[in-house]
Amino acid sequence: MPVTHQLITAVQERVRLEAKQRGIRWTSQRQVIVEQFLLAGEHVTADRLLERVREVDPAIGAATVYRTLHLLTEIGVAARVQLGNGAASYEPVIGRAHHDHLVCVACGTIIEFHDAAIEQRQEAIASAQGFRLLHHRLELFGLCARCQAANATSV
Amino acid sequence: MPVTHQLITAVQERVRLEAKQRGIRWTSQRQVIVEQFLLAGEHVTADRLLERVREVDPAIGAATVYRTLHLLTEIGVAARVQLGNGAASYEPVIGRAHHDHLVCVACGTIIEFHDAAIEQRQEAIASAQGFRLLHHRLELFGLCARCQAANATSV
DNA sequence: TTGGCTGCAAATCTTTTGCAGTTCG
DNA sequence: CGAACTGCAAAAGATTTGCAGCCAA
Repeated sequence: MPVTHQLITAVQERVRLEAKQRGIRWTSQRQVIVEQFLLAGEHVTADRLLERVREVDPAIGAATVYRTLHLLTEIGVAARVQLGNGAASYEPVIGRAHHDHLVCVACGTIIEFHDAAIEQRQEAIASAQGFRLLHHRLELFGLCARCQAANATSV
Repeated sequence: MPVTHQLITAVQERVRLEAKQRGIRWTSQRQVIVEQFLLAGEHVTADRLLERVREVDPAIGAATVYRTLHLLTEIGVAARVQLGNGAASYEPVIGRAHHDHLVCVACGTIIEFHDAAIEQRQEAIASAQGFRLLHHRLELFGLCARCQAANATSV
């Protein structure tokens, strides 16, 4: 599911408007960061995004990338996900349905999925406890078919 | 579900045996750390555990707590969970069924739950992708009843 | 003009690691 | 005795923050 140029333009416009409403400024750095963030694919770390951003404008600093990612997260355009124990990843929320992750612990492959039945149970569990559910995080860890095979051979 | 003294003794014995099998030594520091870990309740950060441990033996260092937590995790007595964005928490796995977390984003209350239907769907999703499921992480974030009420009043 | 933004560097925070001395087995 | 362990302090990795200058509105 590649992100189209048209979609990027639309999202940038949305972010810009949202920003204006909040008295937040639109700078050339943010333009670049948002663009590269949307182009980067499913999951980017702040570090990886900084690399991409610097290919366009080498003067942009890490702090600005972090600050912009926070901004995008607040606005609801990005979501922070903690896969593994290292740096957090960010993913675009725009134009994409909510999904969870199935991660291969051996090769790192990430498959996204969505399951209505699970979502439904989650709502049920939350309301049974009197909670209003805001969001959730579900990650499944295992071995993909390829790594199972590789492991069976080598061990 | 408070942890009984008897259970603690049993777990420590198990850890000690497991350690012996691997040529890992049993030291007075580990004795204290495991004991305090089991007494600490559902979720402890390394930092909080260090505090508790130092009430018993002030000479114990942070590195030793981290190293022991890794050890317990490897042996399968502890599990590391990342709730929120700060320090990771550890929880005892012994004598306790697997569970997931329902977290109030306002007051931090954590409710544990287990749902067979969700677990079943997870297995189904994994095998549909050819994965062998090893473990998972599910966290629901929302507002508890109390905080919903408080919020409604104040806003 | 001016308050928000930027880059840089320093500061935080959490966790890991190198090392010299200590201790379990 | 020797390998594994310990505390300390320094290192490392990720993210945040203070500050002086910059710039969008």
